[in-house]
Amino acid sequence: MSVSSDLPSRAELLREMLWAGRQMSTSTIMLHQAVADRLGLHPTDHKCADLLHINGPMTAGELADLTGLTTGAITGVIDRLEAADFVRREDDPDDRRRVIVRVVPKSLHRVGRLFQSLAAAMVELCGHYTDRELATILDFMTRSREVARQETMKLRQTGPSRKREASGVRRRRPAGPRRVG
Amino acid sequence: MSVSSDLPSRAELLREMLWAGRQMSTSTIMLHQAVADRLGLHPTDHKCADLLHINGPMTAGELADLTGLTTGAITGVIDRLEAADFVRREDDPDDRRRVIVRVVPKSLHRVGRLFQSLAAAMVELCGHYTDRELATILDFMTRSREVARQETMKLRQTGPSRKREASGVRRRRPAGPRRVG
DNA sequence: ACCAAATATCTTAGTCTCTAAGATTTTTCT
DNA sequence: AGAAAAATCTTAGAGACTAAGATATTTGGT
Repeated sequence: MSVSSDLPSRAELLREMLWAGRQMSTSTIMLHQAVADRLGLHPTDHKCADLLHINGPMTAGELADLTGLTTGAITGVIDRLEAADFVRREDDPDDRRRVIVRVVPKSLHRVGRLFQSLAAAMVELCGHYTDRELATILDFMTRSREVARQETMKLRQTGPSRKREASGVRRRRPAGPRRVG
Repeated sequence: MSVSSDLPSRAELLREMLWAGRQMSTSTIMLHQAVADRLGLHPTDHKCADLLHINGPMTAGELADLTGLTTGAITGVIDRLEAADFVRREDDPDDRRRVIVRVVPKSLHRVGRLFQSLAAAMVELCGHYTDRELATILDFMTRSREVARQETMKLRQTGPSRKREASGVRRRRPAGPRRVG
């Protein structure tokens, strides 16, 4: 590739990439919030539902770790999501203290409808690219996601205001499930 | 390109794109929250600061429209951001009712430091691609952002729980600035 | 020029979420 | 078996957000 004037230099390209990434991330945040509003969910609840959708069923504690919320907050989140019939609590057969949270399959349709227009627009957008180009973009997205995840963990590790100790160390003493047995 | 077995079909590619987009958007949300925590900001405040950084200075009302928050909430957001020295309120010389919110340039360094590691990781990631590929990816990101913005507006228009009337129609009567004159 | 309506922001009361800490049940370890 | 650890729930208090009202300024009609 050229090294001089009319085409953007590599450095210029990298700068643009960073800026575009920042812009896109902000737009993503806004979209996420708009979806949450439409679903009648608090952004936090929507975020949790999303995590459950992407990562599959998990315990309340795992959800707390993933989100950085306290277990108390998570109890509330699950209560609200369950009331709205987005998720269900299930008993863990291996550990009666645990609660497994699972997305209600039917609720995916409700969410999916909202994303139909978005999905259509994205498919239309993809139409502008060749298979090869899409493969490259896909690769980039996958790797970017991994970068984002690692940076998130880094920020949490050293951060001053993390809400829950680094998994395994508790400040004092947590406490009890709701089931009677 | 192949049409049969070993390489992913176009349809498969599109499905993967949608899924990757969803995954990335969720990771983005998590990252954004982690950054906000590190800055000691509420996610909403961080979002607003981000919008101001990306779109430049704007009035409190414009910020309310962009975020979908009420003007009352925005007052609080600006108060907190101003107290943390991230933004400053300025008088609009053309309309004494208005308040222009501007990012404090110095605060960008504070935020920038947090993003250094991320930026480095992204630059490293970009190293895997040719200029041509990066240009394609950049193009895709730019267009995706536009799609996201339009979908966000669509969702807001028809949504049941929008918090502020569609700019120009108010339920009753808002009210007064803090300046004395 | 004047007055009413519209506009921009701020303020307040009440609702709801989140954290911190404690409570309760179950599991693990010695 | 008994003590410590772990998972979730509960509660009290802090704080963000909405709805509605308050106040200052601008706009538009007459």
